[in-house]
Amino acid sequence: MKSNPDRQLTCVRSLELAPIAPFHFDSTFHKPSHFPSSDCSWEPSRFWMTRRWVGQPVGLKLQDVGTVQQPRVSISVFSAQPLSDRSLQTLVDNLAFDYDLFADLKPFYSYVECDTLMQPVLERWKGMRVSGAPLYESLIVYIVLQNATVRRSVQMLENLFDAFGDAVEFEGRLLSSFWDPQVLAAVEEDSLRRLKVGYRARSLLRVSSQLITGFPNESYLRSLSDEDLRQELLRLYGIGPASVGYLLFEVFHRYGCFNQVSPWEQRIYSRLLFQQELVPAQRILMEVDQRWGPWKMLAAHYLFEDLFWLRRHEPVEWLENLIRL
DNA sequence: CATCAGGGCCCTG
DNA sequence: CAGGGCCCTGAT
Repeated sequence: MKSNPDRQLTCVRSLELAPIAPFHFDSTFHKPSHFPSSDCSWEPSRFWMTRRWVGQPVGLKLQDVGTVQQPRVSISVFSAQPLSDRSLQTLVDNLAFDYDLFADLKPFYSYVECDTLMQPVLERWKGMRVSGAPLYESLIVYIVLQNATVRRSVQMLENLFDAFGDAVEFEGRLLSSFWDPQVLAAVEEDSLRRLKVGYRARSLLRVSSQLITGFPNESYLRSLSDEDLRQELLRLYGIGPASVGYLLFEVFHRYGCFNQVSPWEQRIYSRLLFQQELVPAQRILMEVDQRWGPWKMLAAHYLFEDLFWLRRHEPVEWLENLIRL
């Protein structure tokens, strides 16, 4: 992370949103299973993040000013130049989509009402949403995740932030921001490799180019069926079945897409679902399908995050060995 | 010191 | 459709 901001974001606009109840602020905006990155920061009931908006970095502060049953979220948008009403509104609409604020999860809760695994988890996290990021940002994250340990993924992303993102300051907070795909697409592969991203340099470049030209926009992508969307995303260079699995769920909120289990996740689900060390991947996929049908990935997400929240308070012995730092 | 595998994916045969 | 190679890093 840079020590000096490239920009001070001094213009502020504020508004409030009322997500559909039930809504759980902290578990929506903070995902303990994700690796930390300097473009956001969380404290109980408060969340700061940056986002690219019409070619500029903006800062956002979100605050929990309601309750699970009467949810309200206050949003402050910080920018270098004033935003028009229309621009602000579109930005907030995007944000609401990414964090699933207006999803009605009541049908899901009814579906899993009698599930013994889910009951205790829902007592803690009912109202948690799937939180995503814009497509391009997510692609970058999934590329640096590939074939790397957590520490290395963090290092690669921070190197990229330092080289191409804008460091911004608002409310006394210094955060990184992403960059526009045009910036990366114009870079030499060698200078990317110097940032220790290795062979991923090629994927980063080609994905950036693909997003500028020749890739459908997000509103079209959102309109596609799960299968069509999967096929479309697989066209991105360096994005294979594992990354697409994450994209479908996190970015596009396809709650029922769960047909890929990586080895470390396989071990985690083996424990959570079967209290065993290692169950065949196919067995896990069958089980979640039978238990949770169209909600299977969402339900699995609840279990997964619950486990990582638990780990914050006390280390989970068997889990620590699976998380390779 | 060498070797290897890691929260995949592409490319080749 | 199986399997080798790929950047780097830390573990052995």
